[in-house]
Amino acid sequence: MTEPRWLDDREQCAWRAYQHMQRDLAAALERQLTRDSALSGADYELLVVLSETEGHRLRARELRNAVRWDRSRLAHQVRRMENRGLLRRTECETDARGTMVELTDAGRAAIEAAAPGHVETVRRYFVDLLDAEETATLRAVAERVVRRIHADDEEC
Amino acid sequence: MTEPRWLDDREQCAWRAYQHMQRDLAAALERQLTRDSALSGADYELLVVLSETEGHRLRARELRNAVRWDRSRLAHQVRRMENRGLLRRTECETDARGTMVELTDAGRAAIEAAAPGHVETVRRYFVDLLDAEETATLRAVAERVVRRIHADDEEC
DNA sequence: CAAATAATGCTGACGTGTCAACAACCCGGT
DNA sequence: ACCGGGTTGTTGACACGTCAGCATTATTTG
Repeated sequence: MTEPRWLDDREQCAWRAYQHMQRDLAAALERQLTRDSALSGADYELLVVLSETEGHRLRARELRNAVRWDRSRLAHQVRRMENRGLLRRTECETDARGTMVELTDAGRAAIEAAAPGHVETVRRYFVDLLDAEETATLRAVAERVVRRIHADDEEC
Repeated sequence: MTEPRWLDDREQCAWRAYQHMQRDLAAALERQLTRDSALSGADYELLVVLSETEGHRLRARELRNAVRWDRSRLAHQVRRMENRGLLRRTECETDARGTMVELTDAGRAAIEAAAPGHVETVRRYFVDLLDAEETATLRAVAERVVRRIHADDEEC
């Protein structure tokens, strides 16, 4: 049990700044979405994937792989969105266990109405605030962090 | 209603990488905390502030300012943590509306036990993965984003 | 001083995410 | 053909965060 390596001022500042950004940015995006489109970030994620898919339908498993969600989270979310008319569930022909998730016209309309405002907000609060070098740095850092976490995940 | 300025490949990659990092990093930290210390990130936040405070007690309003939470979020969280014996509520002598929140011995023990492992995880998945220049860039970017969001908040 | 206004903290209702358990189904080996 | 293990999706219980509304108390204003 050795003495922990605490963060020095420089590290602590960066870490706190990141935490602050992540929190406020997520809140700002969520607020804009619900205010202008009556959609949550989770709604938006699913709608984007489905709207970019040929035929606007995907098997639940594929949808899960695309957004990397938990089984039950997807089930709950899909049920709620189905109740609101944004999408529809159908049986899967090739596998009786499966469920197909399909975009409704209302869902398509919702995502098309929401997308421009959302992208504009992403630009305003993030993308347009970084120059090319900062963007590259941030991307490199983010990919490094993700790889590290995934590497640890698999070894256990 | 003009055509929206969609993200180009470079921008989209950086944005998605950031989203991916923020998600996996938050999940990894939360997992480590609950696994090794039976604390949530929210628990940890409150405990850190209280443990760094002279006397280990703070008025609820001050605690709220420190962590920048909603009124009711703090009330719920404090109630739950009080039930678990991590902290204790007392009346405020100088203002009959106020509530003092005070760290218990169990709460102090919990944060002291949790801190080393948490810091180690922050290093492993974030701080130690960045060199000095990247750290500085990230901090500058984060502060810029936060300022932008706050500026928009106040003008409305 | 009295009334209006603001601030503080609490609660209940609701939507969301996680966890464990479950039923239905596919596929492999024997 | 059948049994056993893996997969798929669903559900219920629970913890958490947000919102609107409330009671209580300070503070301002006339």
